[in-house]
Amino acid sequence: MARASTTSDVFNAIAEPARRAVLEALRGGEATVGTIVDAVALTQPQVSKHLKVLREVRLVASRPVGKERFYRIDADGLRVIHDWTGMFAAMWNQRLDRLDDVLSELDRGPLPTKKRTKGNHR
Amino acid sequence: MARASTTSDVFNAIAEPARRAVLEALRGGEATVGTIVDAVALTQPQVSKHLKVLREVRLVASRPVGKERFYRIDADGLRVIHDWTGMFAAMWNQRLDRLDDVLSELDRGPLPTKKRTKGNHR
DNA sequence: TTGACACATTCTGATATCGGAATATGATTG
DNA sequence: CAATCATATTCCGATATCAGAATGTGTCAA
Repeated sequence: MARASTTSDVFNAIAEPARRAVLEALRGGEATVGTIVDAVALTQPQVSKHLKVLREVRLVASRPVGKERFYRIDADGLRVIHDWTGMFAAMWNQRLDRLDDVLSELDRGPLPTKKRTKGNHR
Repeated sequence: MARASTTSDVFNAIAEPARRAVLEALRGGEATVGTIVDAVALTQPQVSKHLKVLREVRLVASRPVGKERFYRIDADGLRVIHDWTGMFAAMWNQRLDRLDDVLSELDRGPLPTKKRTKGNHR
């Protein structure tokens, strides 16, 4: 077997830089394929293909208007990833907490120590 | 060209379900390769190979102890992804703000209705 | 209807990736 | 040193994936 199919897997869909670029191009709101092509530096077929993948994993949706096609982000899929990585948020806070401790001790000398709320730097 | 190398790309590293499983197995703290093998249902060579990828993108670090090797998460890379997906948080909040309001009210029981920040209706 | 435009799909070849099996490395113990 | 345990690496075949070029589809306008 090779790598799991990109279709139906949001994590794989996001793994491609070009697709992230497309999503970023859509941050401002709806956009036409042509507009996206201009925004990211890719050929039209490439963009269409990447849009197809993004469509299949439900990261974007489209709306036809005449001969154009407006794409927009459907952010729920991104939320899944955000939540998954969020599981580890405690671990990157850990480091900052230790740094906080060091800083606290340095502080403790001359100045009245400011109270630090522990964790959740977000 | 085929897909961008999994090495040196955190997004690609995370795209593989097995590697996510390994990371999840490390959530509790340091773990030995053998322990990870037991936790996720994979062969030892598979786990070692996935750990190698994770090491190369700096998502894990290892510490040798005798003939064993303790792996731990280096969460900074995950933070990159968390932040990137966070760029789109506004787009899923749009939908959820209303739900948040409802839940808040339920928490608080039958109480004076909270004033709403002007609704983001779609 | 014909042509032009916007976009989608299909083909191709090159390459990366995966799982599995076998094997190699490196440390510990007898 | 030899055997063993824990882990890493290598080789293999199958397959997914990418970019690029060519072509297909559908809509509008003259």
